[in-house]
Amino acid sequence: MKQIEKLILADDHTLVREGIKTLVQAMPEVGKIFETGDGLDVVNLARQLSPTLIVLDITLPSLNGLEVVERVKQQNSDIKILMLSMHAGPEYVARAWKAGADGYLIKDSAFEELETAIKAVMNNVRYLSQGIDDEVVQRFIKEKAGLHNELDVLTPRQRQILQLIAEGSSTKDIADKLCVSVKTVESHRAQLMDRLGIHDVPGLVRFAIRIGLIHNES
Amino acid sequence: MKQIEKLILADDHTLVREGIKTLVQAMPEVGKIFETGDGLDVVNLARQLSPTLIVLDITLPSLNGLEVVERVKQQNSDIKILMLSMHAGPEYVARAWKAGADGYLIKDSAFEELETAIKAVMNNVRYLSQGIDDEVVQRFIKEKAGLHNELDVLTPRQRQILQLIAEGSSTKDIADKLCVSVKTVESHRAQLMDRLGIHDVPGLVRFAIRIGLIHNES
DNA sequence: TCAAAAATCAGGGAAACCCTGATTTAGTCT
DNA sequence: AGACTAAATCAGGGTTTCCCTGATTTTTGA
Repeated sequence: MKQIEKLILADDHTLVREGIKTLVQAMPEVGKIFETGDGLDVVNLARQLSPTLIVLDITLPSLNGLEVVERVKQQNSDIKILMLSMHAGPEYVARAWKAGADGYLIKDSAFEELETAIKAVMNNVRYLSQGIDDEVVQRFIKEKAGLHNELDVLTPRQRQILQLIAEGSSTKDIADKLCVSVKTVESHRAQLMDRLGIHDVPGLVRFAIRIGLIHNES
Repeated sequence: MKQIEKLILADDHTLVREGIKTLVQAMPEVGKIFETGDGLDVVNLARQLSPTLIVLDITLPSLNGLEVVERVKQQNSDIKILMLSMHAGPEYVARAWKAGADGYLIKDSAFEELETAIKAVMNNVRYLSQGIDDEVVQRFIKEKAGLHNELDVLTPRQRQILQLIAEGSSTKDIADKLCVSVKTVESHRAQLMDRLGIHDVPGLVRFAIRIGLIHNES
């Protein structure tokens, strides 16, 4: 495989970063490793060093990982970028994809997968972490092209029903409220779950809170 | 230093866990390392192995790290426990302290600090991560000694089942995981819903997020 | 205008939900 | 020690939701 002369490793948790560093160091292809826990630093380092590959956590201080990707790729699109994230949801994957990432790996993965992902990315093959439904993501990307709200994958009706579910309404309540049959509501629910790649009600609630569809005072 | 014959390493993200594992392996005092990403597994492993030390992430599926500490310490208080967390807030530290943890380390720390923390804990010295104001924590513990957490209306079992529900486990999944009948789980759910005055699953999820039983950050 | 997407609905089996119970164990109070 | 209380376990049985595979009508976009 192509040699990775310079690699930037970015993760805001030092301990986690050092851990992954030792894992990566075990790969013979990898040369120098530069590390940081700050988003802006990554952009600056990338400009100065022109690294071969960047392994990048999504959650970063100063500048979000997704924005880091955009800037780095704009400066030098030859730099390969492998995203690292805790989240497997299509909304995150799609955003990373759209920002220009070459690979997306969830932190649940094993070291072997990290190795595989790096090799894939270095060979110009986009890598998607195991356990992520590619079709859902693709549809997400397609429908969302140019849009900023993750809710835009849903139809207005689906959005409305998602909100009612998350607010605690039962299927029957929703049916009554919208003056449609229970079956219709069930159909919408199944449909929107599919599109979001979330297949349980608690997951829907967490999603709705995360994107601000419903509120959760604390 | 005393030899650490058996060490259990618990973190829900495999990649992070493997990374920290290689770091810990570099310490000559450390012998066998067992790892898992599930809270209940830690409790079971601890009972069967009687490890010298457990390095434990707070955020764990199935059973919260804090409750893991309580159970493990109850079974065998000789087992040292070093908590690992992303949060430096006194509320987290105080809860860990109260649960019986021997050390508290934030993931921002460097490897040297992990080493220092492990050594301190093994010498019966409580270790607190750098950057945490011990006085604030002490005052927190003192003032909130009664810790009128809203969770206190629930029994441990109910708390655990609430967490599993909020994480998205179905009733059957929970029953299997806890080795009880579906009916028992239903009974607990009804009971805890009654006590919280929340009568739908979405409401439980919102509650769990609000009080920090589960996490939902982006 | 024509095809795709959205919105509506059905049947049927499995699972979850919700009520009213019961039993066993463990801790508390007097 | 006996009585009381809380916790954890489970059952029966009726209602509702869940999930699958469908279908029809309306709307919309190219």
